[in-house]
This record gives sequence, structure tokens and C-alpha cells, in this order.
Amino acid sequence: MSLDHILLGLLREPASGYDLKQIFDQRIHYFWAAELSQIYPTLRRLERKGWLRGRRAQAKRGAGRRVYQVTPAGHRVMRDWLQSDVELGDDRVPYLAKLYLMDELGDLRKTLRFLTSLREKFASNLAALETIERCWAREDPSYPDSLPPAMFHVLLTLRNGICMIAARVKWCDESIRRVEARIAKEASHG
Amino acid sequence: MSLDHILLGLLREPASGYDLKQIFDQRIHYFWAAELSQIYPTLRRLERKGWLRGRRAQAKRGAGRRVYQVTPAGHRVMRDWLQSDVELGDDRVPYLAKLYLMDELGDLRKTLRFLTSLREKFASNLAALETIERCWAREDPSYPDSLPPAMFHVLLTLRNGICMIAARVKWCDESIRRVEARIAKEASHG
DNA sequence: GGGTGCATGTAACTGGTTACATGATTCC
DNA sequence: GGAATCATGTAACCAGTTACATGCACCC
Repeated sequence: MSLDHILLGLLREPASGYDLKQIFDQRIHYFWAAELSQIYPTLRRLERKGWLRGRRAQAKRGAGRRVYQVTPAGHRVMRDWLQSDVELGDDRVPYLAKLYLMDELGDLRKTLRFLTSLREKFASNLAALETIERCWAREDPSYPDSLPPAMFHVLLTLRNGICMIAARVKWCDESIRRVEARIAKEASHG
Repeated sequence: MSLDHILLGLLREPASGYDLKQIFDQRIHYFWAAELSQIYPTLRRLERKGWLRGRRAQAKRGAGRRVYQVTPAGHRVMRDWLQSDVELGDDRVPYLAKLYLMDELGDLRKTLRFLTSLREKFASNLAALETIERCWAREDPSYPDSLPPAMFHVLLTLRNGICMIAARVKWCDESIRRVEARIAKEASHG
């Protein structure tokens, strides 16, 4: 279960469940998601296993917060995971499933609209990631080659996000051209 | 639930659960997976809903097989799904989670080995998809621009698979270069 | 007094995996 | 007789989502 290991990894810095949710949403959303309702019980479980230690702390507002930190045992578990075999992740891609079956509609203009809407979404995701990259480059004029060690691995993953979404946008453009060409052909000798 | 709709879509041609499993594994593995233990109960459920009709048929070997076909009601459900909003799918990418946290190991050679092994896997996936594309091109000299309508949408998804995996390989290469450069720098003024 | 943000949780459900169980037929 | 392939299923489990519940504090 990767979520366990990700939490263990992120908790080198002490943090609460709420803090971790922010990290998921703001910093690593392009490769992992987690809901609070999954994070809280998972933290409790990892604590019971002795991989985390939680302690009460003061909240900015409201009642107390519970801040966790990884234990030496938890740290070992995480390091072992880091060195275990590569897991590729499953590729269930709903938009491809739809597209694959879309000839059923017998209307290429619908396919065109579908691809256009996809492209829009991908393009806005891409813009968001590129903004992050630009911020980094602005803060550090030597970007990307003299980053501190801790940031270097983050850079590699961010670059993955950017490369992948850029490839999606490019594929949308290629596909849109193909569909348009086919529509034009249908119209001319249709 | 996309699996329902995918099965409905694939069952324009009558097929058994076993047949469908072959289709998942051989034809659409690059965007969807399903186990027999999920397929069989799902088919039963869709039949109870009146979206499929199953009938007994003779098996090549062994006992009888059960062959399903979509009903008009099921067909409508699938068409509605095709025209519903784009679903992007979640991106939980275990290999990026690992890489993100891998500075923890404090050894760039481990990162390098990780990326090399990743690249190998992606490259072999890419080769498999490109083989499919080459077979198509061989069978049809006008590939990819004069495909029959039913195949056109399949082409678009296959191209997505190829573009995405190619982008992964390219990102691995970019990353490997970056890691090597950093290792070299460490060694020279280390 | 009401909205927003901080903060933690539970319960029911869904989608999917792993392991197990069964049995016929064909090929070696 | 044994392995491979065809063929269908059940049960237990796991990961993750959605909906719900609670409550404090600060600002308007």
C-alpha cells in the first residue's frame, strides 16, 4: 500500500493529518491524491504499528491538533519500500475508454468536441504545473541544475508531470487534426 | 462505473466473459484492465438490469459457455455515457511517489538505477505498442489516413498509448542525464 | 448571529484484487 | 497420466470515495 509509505516519507517533518492533506492538494496533486477520511485512520493505524508517533499540539483555532512524526522503525519501513521493485501503477484511463467506443455515435463532430474539451482541461493543468516551474526558476537563477539535494528529486517528478501533460496536449492536437481531416473528406465526397 | 459501460460497448459483438478477458488483455490493455473475477459478476448484474442478454452456447472444450449481447436499453445507457462529461481518471503514480521521496536514501546511484529500470520497462511497453501499429500499417498501406470508421477511434487511442509511453521514455532519458551530471559534479569537487 | 477556516473523525459504500474451487477437453 | 487451455464462478479482503457529524475560533 503506497499511501502508508508516502505518509511515512512526508512525516520526516512533523505534521498533522490536516497539514498532510494540504501537501497532497498543493504539492503532489499531480501524482497522488488522498482524502482526509482516508488520511486520519491511516495515521492512527501507522501509529498502532509503531511507525509513527503522534502527540497533541495547539491548533491555530479550534480544539487541539494531533501532530505525527515518523519513528526509526517507520523510517526503516519507508527506506525498504524506496528500494523495493518498481511499481508501474495501473493505467485505467476513462477518457480513452470513451474515445475507443465513440465510433458508436457515428458522428465525428462529437468526437471533435470531446477532444477539444479534453485538450482544454489538459492545457489548464499544464499551465498550472508550468507556473510552479516558473516560480522555482525565478527564486533560483541557477534552476534547474544547482538545486539543493532535497529539491532535486522533486524537480524530477515535477518534470514528469509537465512532460506527461504536455504529451497529452500534443496528442489532443494531433487527434483533432486527424478528426478534422476526416470530417473535411466526408464533406467533400460525402 | 466505467467497467459497466466498457462491457456494454464491447458487447455489440456477442462474447463470453472469457472472450472479454482476452479483449482486455490483448487489445485494450494499455488503457483498461479487468480480472475474470470482476467480469463475471458484472455481466450477471448488467443482465439483471436488462442491459445485457445472456444465452448458453457451446464451448470449444469443457462445459457450456455463456455468451452475452447488449440490449437496446443497454445500448442507450452506453450512448448516454459516451456523451457525458469527460472523466480524466485519477493519477496515482507509485513510481513518482517513490522518486519524490528518494533523496532520503542520500545516494544518487540508487536513483540512477531506479530510473534505468523504469526506462527499461517503459521501453519494452513502447516496443509492444509500436509492433501493433506496424502490423496495422503493413495490413493497410493507406495507414493511418484511410482507416474504416470503426478503426479510426481505435487508432486515436493507440496513438495515445504510444505518445504517452514515448513521453515516459523521453522523461527517463532526460532524468538519467540530470542524475549523471549531478553524480559527476559530486565526484569532481566532492 | 453567520460564514469561513481549522481540525478530527465515523459509516456506508464502491471498485477492484487475490486466493480459492470446480470441471471438461485436448495434446503430449 | 499430466500439463495446458477453455470456461465459470465465490469469498475475503483492500484501497479509496462520499456523505455525514462535530466543534472551536475568528472576522464581519
